Amino acid sequence: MDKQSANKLARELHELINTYNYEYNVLDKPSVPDSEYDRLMQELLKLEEAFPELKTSDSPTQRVGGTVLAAFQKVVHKTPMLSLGNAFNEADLRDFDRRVKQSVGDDVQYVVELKIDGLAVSLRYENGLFVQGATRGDGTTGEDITENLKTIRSIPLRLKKELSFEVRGEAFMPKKSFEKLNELRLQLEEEPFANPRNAAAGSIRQLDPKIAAKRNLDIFVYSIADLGGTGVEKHSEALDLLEEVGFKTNQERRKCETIEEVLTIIEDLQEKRANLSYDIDGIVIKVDSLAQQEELGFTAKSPRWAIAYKFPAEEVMTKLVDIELSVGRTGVITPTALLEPVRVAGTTVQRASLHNEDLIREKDIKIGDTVVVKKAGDIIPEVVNVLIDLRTGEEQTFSMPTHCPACESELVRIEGEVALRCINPQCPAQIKEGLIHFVSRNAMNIDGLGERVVAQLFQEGLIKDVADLYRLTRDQLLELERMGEKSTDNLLNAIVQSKENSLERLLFGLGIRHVGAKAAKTLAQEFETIEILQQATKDELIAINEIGDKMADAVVTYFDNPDVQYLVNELKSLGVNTTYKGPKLIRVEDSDSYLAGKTVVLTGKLEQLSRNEAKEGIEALGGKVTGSVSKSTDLVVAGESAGSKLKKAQELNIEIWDEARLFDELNK
DNA sequence: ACTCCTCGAGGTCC
DNA sequence: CTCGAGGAGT
Repeated sequence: MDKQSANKLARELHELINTYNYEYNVLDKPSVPDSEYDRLMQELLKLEEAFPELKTSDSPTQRVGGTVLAAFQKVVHKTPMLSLGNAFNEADLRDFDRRVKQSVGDDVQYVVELKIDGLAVSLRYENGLFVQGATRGDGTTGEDITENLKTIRSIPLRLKKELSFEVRGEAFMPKKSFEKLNELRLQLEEEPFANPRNAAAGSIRQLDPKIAAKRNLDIFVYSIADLGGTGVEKHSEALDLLEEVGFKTNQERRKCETIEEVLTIIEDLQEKRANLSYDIDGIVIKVDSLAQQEELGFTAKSPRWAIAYKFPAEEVMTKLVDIELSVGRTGVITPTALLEPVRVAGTTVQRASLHNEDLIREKDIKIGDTVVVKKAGDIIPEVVNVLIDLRTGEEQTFSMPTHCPACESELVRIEGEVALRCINPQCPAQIKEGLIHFVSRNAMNIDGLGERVVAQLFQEGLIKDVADLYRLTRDQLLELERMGEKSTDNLLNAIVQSKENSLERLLFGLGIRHVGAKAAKTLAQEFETIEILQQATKDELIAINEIGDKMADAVVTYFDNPDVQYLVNELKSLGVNTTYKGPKLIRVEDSDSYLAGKTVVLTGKLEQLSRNEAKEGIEALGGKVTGSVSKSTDLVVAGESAGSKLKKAQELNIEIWDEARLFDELNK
């Protein structure tokens, strides 16, 4: 066969296979028997073997799973993948409806969809070709799982239109596949998966796509992240378009005119739940009009134009066997219920935090009680209440100890606080937890130094404070259990690397009260070196945005402690970096822009810039962007068809720019 | 009053 | 990863 005819044959095979594949996996209506599909696939494989240049990225043969990866690459999402706010009852949904109408008026349509219980993924297409797929990750950055996603048959490798966009969907494992997989795993004497979601999560994070290919995952695509030039004006139209170009969308979706209608539909769908071939964990309600969506905008973590109605969590009875106490790194004593293991919502539960003494009293929990347990958000175990009628009289009242279970010093309950605390700074439990915190991912991020190893090092007396970490020798580590040459060298390397961390990681790692990752960053940006921060007075600290009285006190007290001063010096002499290395804080006085220190409001539709770009640009020049016009607003940037905000700005006599003027200022 | 942040927690997977 | 309690900030 010559090249030309091979090429032609390959294209014909692509088309046939893709059609059959689409019919089978997306439409669920196969028109040919499986054997015919397999035959064509074999033919194509042979052909590609003979002419390797025919193995293009959109060839159906690419779905069997390609190269094994060493690790997943990070992918930064162009538009962040946010999670949705939750509604647990009718009242929450009515509140949502009220908020929406308050903002955009009474003329609102909703789209109601199933909330599939799987993993959110993002799929990028360029000119109709599937180029990259990623997990949600933390919403901003996910992992590149393109190869694994290609093995999902209902993801089109090539669209019916040459679109370039990013779509979002939920990858999941159908109930049937899940059952089959677990049967197989039992036969192979492997541990079965706890539930379809975990099985799907495990499969999608397989480094070897061949394993993922065997897991029979599926996907429902539910939105377009960047509409680009698609010309779509409604969420429902976006879904139709997705369907039109070859995606699998969920058919259980309805448009609603009123919240009453939404409520009825939710009831209907709830009844259908058991009969579905996949798990759902709720129902999503979205405002249909994209213009209204934009008007509603976002809160810090979720869109204001959508909400997830969560089904009531499954509740199960079990026995509370005992209450365990733990000492946290801040000295807080936390009681935890030890339960007789029970299955709840697909997993086994045997512990549940009881948070504090007040909660134990309030729920009247006694040791030996029969209790009702659920998983909040289907994830976190929680004791709901006690079944008092089932008491035998043998139950024992629990009271919090007066002394620390770890160091025996007297516990205190600070006025106005709920928590019981151990205030002994030498308390070994606190020190150990502090060390674990120091090496953790968001702090100094020392790879290979997990909780277990830290505990061991602490136990052996090899580390007494965080500075000791930097004094560890190779020989010391080699003597530990389960530490070979390789892991020892990796660990030493990680420890050395951590010396280079920017100041905010160190500050966070030190564990100053009330100073978490966010405040640590603010402090690091503001003061730039630990020396300057150590000298800072309470007033200087309070002057900083987002640092208040309590935090200022905590910082001053912390650095006043001679032990801390000694520790900081030790760290410095061991070569640990104590300066801020991140992007420079834009000081109002350092920016010569007109926008420096100005409070700016954006309104109307911007053409050249996205809202985010405009915001970032203004902030980079030392300005602040807020949402609504008030007398503290300095400047309003009005785009196309600006409405009430522009009017208000005119009334208040506030300076108004058009987009072009802003654009010039940003590009100066 | 409201929203954001800190802190602690449990279970499962790689 | 996700949740919930409670504290802190505005």
